[in-house]
Amino acid sequence: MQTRGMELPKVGSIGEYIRDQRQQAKISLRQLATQAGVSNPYLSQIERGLRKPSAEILNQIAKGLRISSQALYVQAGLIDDREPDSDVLAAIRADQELSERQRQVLLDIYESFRKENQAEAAAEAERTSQNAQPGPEPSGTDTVPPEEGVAPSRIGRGQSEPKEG
Amino acid sequence: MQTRGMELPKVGSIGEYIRDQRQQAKISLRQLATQAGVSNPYLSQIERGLRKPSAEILNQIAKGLRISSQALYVQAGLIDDREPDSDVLAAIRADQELSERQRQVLLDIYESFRKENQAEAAAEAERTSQNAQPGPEPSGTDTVPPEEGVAPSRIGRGQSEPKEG
DNA sequence: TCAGCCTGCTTGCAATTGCAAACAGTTGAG
DNA sequence: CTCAACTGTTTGCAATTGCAAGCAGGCTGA
Repeated sequence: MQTRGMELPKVGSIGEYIRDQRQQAKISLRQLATQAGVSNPYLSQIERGLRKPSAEILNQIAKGLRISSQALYVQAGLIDDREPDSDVLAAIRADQELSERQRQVLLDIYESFRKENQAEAAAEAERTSQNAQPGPEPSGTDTVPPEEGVAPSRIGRGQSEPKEG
Repeated sequence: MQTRGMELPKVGSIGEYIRDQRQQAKISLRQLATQAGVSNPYLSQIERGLRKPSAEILNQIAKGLRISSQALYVQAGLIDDREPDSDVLAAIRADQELSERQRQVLLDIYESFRKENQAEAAAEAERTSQNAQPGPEPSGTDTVPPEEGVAPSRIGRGQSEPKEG
């Protein structure tokens, strides 16, 4: 997403956000309204929070502002500002051979794996700092066994779901 | 629309898509409406293309279906389904954040999903070839009423065709 | 000074959205 | 057979959305 490095205001103030962007672009409300193809009174109302525009109007406004519609959707709370950190996420979402439910199952499992790995990485970091003396063998043996216990149960759950799909 | 050469389902048939997802999940319209927190008549109208739901309603429906809201937004044409073309298998294998075991788990699940989908596609193809005559779907959905001949006339009279906007 | 143009806002209204109440058809148990 | 419980649809209506016409104030150049 293009808003990645940007400091986001509180979601919900889509009107303020639009006004900010417009003022940054140094165009009048009427100019934006014309460029966006919406009525200027309506745009005024939107900026002041009196009306709540549909996604399509947001899309038009985004075009007028020359920013991504997704940035406005995020501000309006229609989508989460979540982007794929990895190719796996992107690939799963893009795979046309999966149904939506299957896709979601895979995503959930993948995320839980990553959380698990991050927890382990944190635990390992702490253990490493505690064990200032050289002795990698104890930490190595502790890392392997807990993982085996966790993963099989995930398998079992993952495979019972797809039967519905 | 920038589809990057990707073969997308026809955008705009959000109602069909929702009905498909609902039927895949094997829940009734009323059950989904309850789970989604929308009225069942409205959901019925949405599925039949009589109404055009807002993004918020789509979000609610997605929750009821347990799929991502983004999938519905894509179908409704609110966002572009712009994802990389990378392969799921390759991505999983290349992901350094996964342990070997986790990697294998995901691969196994992914493969079983694909097998399942292929089996379904084959079964559907066979079923389609057996039912050469047009008529109510014999796919086990006995709940589909045969009074479709009545409803379309109502549509024509009640309101003009919803504009694509 | 003042007309013309700009700015953003007010107001009334048609169309649309989403709902509740009711309707109509189907199914399975008694 | 009846009937309760389920299914999806019809209908009328309140609230909301988006617009067009107009208002009010500010600025500029003749």
